[in-house]
Amino acid sequence: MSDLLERLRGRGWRLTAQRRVVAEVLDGDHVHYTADEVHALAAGRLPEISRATVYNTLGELVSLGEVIEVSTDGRAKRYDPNAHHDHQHLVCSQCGTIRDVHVHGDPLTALPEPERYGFQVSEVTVTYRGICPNCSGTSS
Amino acid sequence: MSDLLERLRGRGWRLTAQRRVVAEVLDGDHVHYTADEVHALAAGRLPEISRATVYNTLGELVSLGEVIEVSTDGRAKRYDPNAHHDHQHLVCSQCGTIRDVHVHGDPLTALPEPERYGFQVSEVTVTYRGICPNCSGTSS
DNA sequence: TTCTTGACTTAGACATTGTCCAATGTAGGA
DNA sequence: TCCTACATTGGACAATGTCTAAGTCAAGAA
Repeated sequence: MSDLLERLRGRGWRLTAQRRVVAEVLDGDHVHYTADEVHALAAGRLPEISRATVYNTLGELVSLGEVIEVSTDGRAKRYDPNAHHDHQHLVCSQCGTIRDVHVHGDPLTALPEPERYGFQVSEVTVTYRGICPNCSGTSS
Repeated sequence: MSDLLERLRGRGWRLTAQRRVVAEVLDGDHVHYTADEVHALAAGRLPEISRATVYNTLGELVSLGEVIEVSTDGRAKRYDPNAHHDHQHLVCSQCGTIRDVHVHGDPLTALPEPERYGFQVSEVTVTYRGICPNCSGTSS
């Protein structure tokens, strides 16, 4: 993740202990933490870090395009550091587990011109839902 | 909308003034109100209706499959009565306007088998984002 | 029609998630 | 090392949604 920190510093990002810890927490391939989870994990390494700072830092990472904001359930947003590989999400309707998935083709092309109503369409998010193997096995 | 009310009564839904008003507010083709908006509009006709009842009723309509819950922005959920026609959403990133749109093909088929990781995938939501004609004209 | 009863509604407390602000601290350049 | 603009903090506040206990009422029964 020092890649990320280097890149950010190059963009004039001031590097503080708090920001470093947040970036470290978000290091990983299939990470989808809520802000609260990030705060708890960050506080494990830097106990005095405040919620406001975590929210600020996450917001900046999103603006900088280093992290994607995902809201799959209308509850807390989740933060996905896998921003440099185009992907979609597969969510378990029962336990909420999230997986990154890759689809055939570009979903943008599936929206016909007349269905764009003059919008400059620039982005598309696709969320698949279903029951994960874990939940379908242990039928509650 | 008496269609809807009839259908619901047929399913043993107890019909009250409050539920009737909520259903009436949701009548329409391109309606995407938040719970609060539904409450405000319903209160216009039935001033003493409570927030809790609106939330309860919306939740029931969703369970019954008569209304779809849409969360496009991580803020308040919106309620879309257009549940019997498969469609997706096109959202203005600036003003938040929502349009119902129809895509080519079934987005479910774009997810290859090996990318399903054993999930029983049953649902997919696609959200397009861009700038609407209104917002791109009046560049702020 | 009137009665009865279980389901519905209400008000407001509470929970969760996120935002804002004034005071304080500090990274990094000079 | 010193400065200063930017970052952090804690706590109040805001927005959205959930829960509960007590009162109310729709709809079937008689």
